[in-house]
Amino acid sequence: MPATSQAIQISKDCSDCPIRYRAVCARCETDEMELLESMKYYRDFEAGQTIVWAGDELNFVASVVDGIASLSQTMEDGRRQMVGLLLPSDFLGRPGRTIASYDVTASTAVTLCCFRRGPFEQMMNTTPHIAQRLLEMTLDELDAAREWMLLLGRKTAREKIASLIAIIARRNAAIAQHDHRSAFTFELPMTREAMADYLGLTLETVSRQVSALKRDGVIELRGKREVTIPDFFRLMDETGDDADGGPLV
Amino acid sequence: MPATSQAIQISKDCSDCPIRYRAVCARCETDEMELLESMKYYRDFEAGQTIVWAGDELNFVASVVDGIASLSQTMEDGRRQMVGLLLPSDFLGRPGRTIASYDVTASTAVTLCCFRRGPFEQMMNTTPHIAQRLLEMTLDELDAAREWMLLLGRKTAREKIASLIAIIARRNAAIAQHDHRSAFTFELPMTREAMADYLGLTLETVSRQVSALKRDGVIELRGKREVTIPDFFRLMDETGDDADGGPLV
DNA sequence: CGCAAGGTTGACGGTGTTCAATGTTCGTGG
DNA sequence: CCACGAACATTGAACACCGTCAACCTTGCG
Repeated sequence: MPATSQAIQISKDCSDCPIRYRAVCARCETDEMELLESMKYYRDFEAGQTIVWAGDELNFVASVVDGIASLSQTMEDGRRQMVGLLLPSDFLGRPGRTIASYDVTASTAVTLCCFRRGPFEQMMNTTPHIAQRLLEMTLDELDAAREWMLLLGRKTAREKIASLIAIIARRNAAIAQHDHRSAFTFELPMTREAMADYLGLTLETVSRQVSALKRDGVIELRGKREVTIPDFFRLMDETGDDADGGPLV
Repeated sequence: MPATSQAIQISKDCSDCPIRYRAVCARCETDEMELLESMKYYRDFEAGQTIVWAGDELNFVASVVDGIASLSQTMEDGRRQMVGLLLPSDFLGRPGRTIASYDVTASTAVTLCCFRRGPFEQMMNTTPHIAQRLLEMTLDELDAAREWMLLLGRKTAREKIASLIAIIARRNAAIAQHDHRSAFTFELPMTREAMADYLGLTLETVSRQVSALKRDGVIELRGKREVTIPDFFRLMDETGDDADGGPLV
């Protein structure tokens, strides 16, 4: 087991949980929630910390409560590809599998709501609500992965950057319930290198294309991380995606 | 609904079905199988035929019984990316979704075992065996998609071609139960263009790299489609993947 | 202050795309 | 039986995009 700084926090009440109605427990009834509540424990990770290495044993599954974690694969010669981004409410770990398939890294500070594998799998077999929700979430992840395949296989560097910024913007807007029309501002939750790993580019290309989008007025930058989008439709144009499917939905 | 040549075949017996223990029905008991058997119907498609277009209504779900179908996405300007390959026993359609997200095309002649959406979803709610198996299959697909993301984002054209040939070879070997050591031969089930769409390349690059692998003795060709692999380990070296995970497992 | 981590920018070259011509295979009809 | 055309595939030449290598900048922290 890797040495990770773990803090067992004060037990939080599930009914106050920010991901109560989006996580794997979304459909559970009161009695089921009580059982889950008795099983759960929290763990925190700092930005940059590795949560598990591919090939290591992973004896828990978890929901991301707060922060962003990434799944990535590494080739023998060091080439890296990020293959998933875990946002709040996303699920970490695969029922029935004890060995992690990917490196899991905390991009920002991360809080996980963990369940030991055995009890969780037992509960999955007895309460269909968890398995149902997990299937739904897995299907959504598969759709996201397939959209990402289009990006990796066919988009230009500029389109890739615009797509990533649009995705992060859309998620932030969904959370903040922003006015759709107005310019708005958010923080990029990852380094240039992480962006490169996600997009299948080098960090130099990422840096250049971010600068180019700034130069062309598609985005504005304050510091390295804070992005302002003056016109979301302009950004959407740059992604190469269909204009419809409306922004910020 | 698109005009597709469909043939209702003579009802086959599920107990003789070649995908009985791998498809979505794999875990079903005798009584459940009887119910499914009464619901199912077969449809055939010719090579090259479109099974559904993205955006069209899809009022059934299905298991691929025989042949190979592909899922792909198209951008406005015509760039295409294949995002999934459906092999025998794979599942087509998403429970709870009536609109197809991707173009589905028959790469070879394809036979589907179909179920109307309504009855199938109802059955999913009452018999956990189907939902369980579908979750497992979806998780496997997600793993496959993630491996494909590594290929699309980080592999060279030569490695991509070698990887694709290795995957097809491995599948054929799994079916044919070949001797692992000996050279063996199989048919590529797709055109150069389909390979290009799958690998995120142009068909010219595919053609060039196939020729290069042939010139270098990694593969042998008879005609355009028939491939012989004299040394599987040599091919694996060319994929860029870890040498372990053994060939033909 | 000085160092380390993260980021930007420039010059150059290689991999893969684009455009175009040619080759191969196979089914159809004269 | 062979000519013809369509679909699929190969090959070549020129070029563009992005990767590589390297220098330098910015920020924060001990």
